[in-house]
Amino acid sequence: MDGRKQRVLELLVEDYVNTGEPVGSRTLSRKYQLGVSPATIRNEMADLEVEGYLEHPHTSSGRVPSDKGYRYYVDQLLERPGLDRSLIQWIQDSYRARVRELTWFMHQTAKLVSDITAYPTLVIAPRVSDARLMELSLVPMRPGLAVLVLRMDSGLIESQTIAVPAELLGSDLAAMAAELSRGLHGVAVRDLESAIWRRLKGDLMRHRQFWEEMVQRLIEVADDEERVAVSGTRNMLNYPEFRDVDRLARVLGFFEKEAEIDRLVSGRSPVGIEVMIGAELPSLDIQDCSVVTAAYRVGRKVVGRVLVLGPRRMHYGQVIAVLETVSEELSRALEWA
Amino acid sequence: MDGRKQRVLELLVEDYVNTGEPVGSRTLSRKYQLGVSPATIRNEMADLEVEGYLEHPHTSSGRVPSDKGYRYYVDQLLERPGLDRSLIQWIQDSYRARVRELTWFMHQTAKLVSDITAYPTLVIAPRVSDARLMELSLVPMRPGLAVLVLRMDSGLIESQTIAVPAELLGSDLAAMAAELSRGLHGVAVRDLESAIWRRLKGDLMRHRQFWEEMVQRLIEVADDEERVAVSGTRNMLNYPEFRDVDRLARVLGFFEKEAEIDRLVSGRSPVGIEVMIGAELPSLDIQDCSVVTAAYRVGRKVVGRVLVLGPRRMHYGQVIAVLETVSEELSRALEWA
DNA sequence: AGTTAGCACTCGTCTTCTCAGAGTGCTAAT
DNA sequence: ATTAGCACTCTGAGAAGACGAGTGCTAACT
Repeated sequence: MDGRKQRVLELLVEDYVNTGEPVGSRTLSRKYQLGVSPATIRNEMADLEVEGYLEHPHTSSGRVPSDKGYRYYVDQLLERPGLDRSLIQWIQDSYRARVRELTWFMHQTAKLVSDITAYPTLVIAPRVSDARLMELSLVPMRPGLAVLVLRMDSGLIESQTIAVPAELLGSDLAAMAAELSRGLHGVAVRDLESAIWRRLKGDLMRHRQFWEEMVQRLIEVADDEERVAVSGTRNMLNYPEFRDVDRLARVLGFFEKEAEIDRLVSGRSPVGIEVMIGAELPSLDIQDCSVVTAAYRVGRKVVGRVLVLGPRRMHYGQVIAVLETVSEELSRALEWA
Repeated sequence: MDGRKQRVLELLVEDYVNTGEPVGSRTLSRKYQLGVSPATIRNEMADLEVEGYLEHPHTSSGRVPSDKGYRYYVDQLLERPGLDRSLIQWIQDSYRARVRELTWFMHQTAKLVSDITAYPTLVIAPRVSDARLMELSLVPMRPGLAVLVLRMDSGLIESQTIAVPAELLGSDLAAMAAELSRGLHGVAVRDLESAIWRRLKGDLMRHRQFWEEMVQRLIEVADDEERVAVSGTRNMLNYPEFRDVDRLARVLGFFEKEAEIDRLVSGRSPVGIEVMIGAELPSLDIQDCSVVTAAYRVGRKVVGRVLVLGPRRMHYGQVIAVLETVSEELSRALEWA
């Protein structure tokens, strides 16, 4: 593709991203002083259409980028702007000096990204069941109640309240927890259930009902509950192409279908930023959207993803820049958590 | 108001709630076999309009209930249906035998109610700052990191990870926590900050930075973060009166304005169910909606509210019945938590 | 060979107009 | 007090037409 054609495609994508209106040859030549006449632009556009980069909503209207057009733009033409200093600062500040629970980080990140980009944002949690248990504690609260605290190899911590036999003293609990912790060290969370039953012997056996309760709690931890934090869905209303209520409903419905979301993130490249455009997306509900996703890590291991969803005419450059910074800062913050 | 007039109002409200279409005299008399002619109904309807119970979208269309009409219906005419046995069972099951964190209960409740009623539902969290501290523990995780667990007088438990001086051993932490716990027993959460500084003396003084960290964490707990759980906002799309995107945006915007939500719940009667209709609502964003709210308790004390929002033509009877059961079961579950 | 002016043509959008239908309010009869 | 009858009002759907943005093609120009 020669230079001028690229330039036409680039300007057309950018104009369409900004205005949402199909772009005509006259607009393009006048607005951006291309130095050639509309007729020339028209010829270029006709070529680009034949090659599949542009589309015609109907015979007599301007052109709109096709999926292939956006793809070419993102892969070849997009210049990645650096993020504004003050914005980077803001992102760093919103994580700094905070030692918090995982869910806090997820919600915080979703809110942060959707506030900055004005697109709906999802944050996918680490699959706890993949992690290995490092340590298990029982903190007595009052007779019959304790807090179960688990530390994983990824550094994440989960805590849950748990009912315990009322007759057990704090020291009993501590002893049980210590023994259990030794026994289960390094076991994958998803295998904890069977591992517990295997290790129950002698004295421990007595509190069978407690162990069932314990297993129940562990299963719930492994169940990966609350795996998605969503924020800014309302932003979808800002885009004229989603003023159609049915289309809107389809997209909003997507946010509530965990299975679809899973399908979307599974099989992504393990690191870095990835862009999916329109029909490239596996879910039918959002075929008229685009998604930019970034992985985040705990230590060296990728554990989850941040996911920005918008209309296909998304501000790819800005979103990519924000996600690069945010995923980096989030990974850093989690390392310290 | 005589019996027949009441009957007309009742049927009109119910028909409008079900169909969403303004109700004409003919429809009413034919559909419900009132035994009088449409003309008679017309007279009754004209009277009801003069008295302010009905409204006329325009000269030649059926009538629609006014706020006053709905109010009369809810206060005088509504018969409260018992909830279906199996539904009650379902509600109970979804709380049963679960010992969980407060936020879990909130999200669970919001989801449950919005699933059953098909209206958006908010659950307002207890104001933690009102509670008094009963007990404070520090659970060592690894060098430099611990989990801070607080138990309140309401029975609620909050836990947060916290950075600690790396040189402190587990036993040091336990001792500090024990001393602190004794000293702060019964102090209101909002006063914890000043109380801590007052009590710092002697040995404890050494780890000043740690105490600042600790105070920071406690402030965050008292900050009442994540005070609202929302679910089912998408249901608003089902109602034709909200197919208008601007109106929809206004309502969805409401869910993100904590201040507005606060204004709505503050000053509610401390117990029981309350219904607010249209212009009775303090927030302009939702003047074309109605809200039904129910208080829930921990022990004897009202700590939060469940809030169902819908179009003014809401199924008041069903929503009230569901909220009665849910708030009761939620209170019971929290007592055990 | 690439570029451009000119021009007929297409097609969606906006406006206006008409018309059917639902529902009312009033009057007079029961 | 109730009801039948009827003229009247207003909305919403649909048709017709004007408008305008934008195209594609041809022929002339550099």
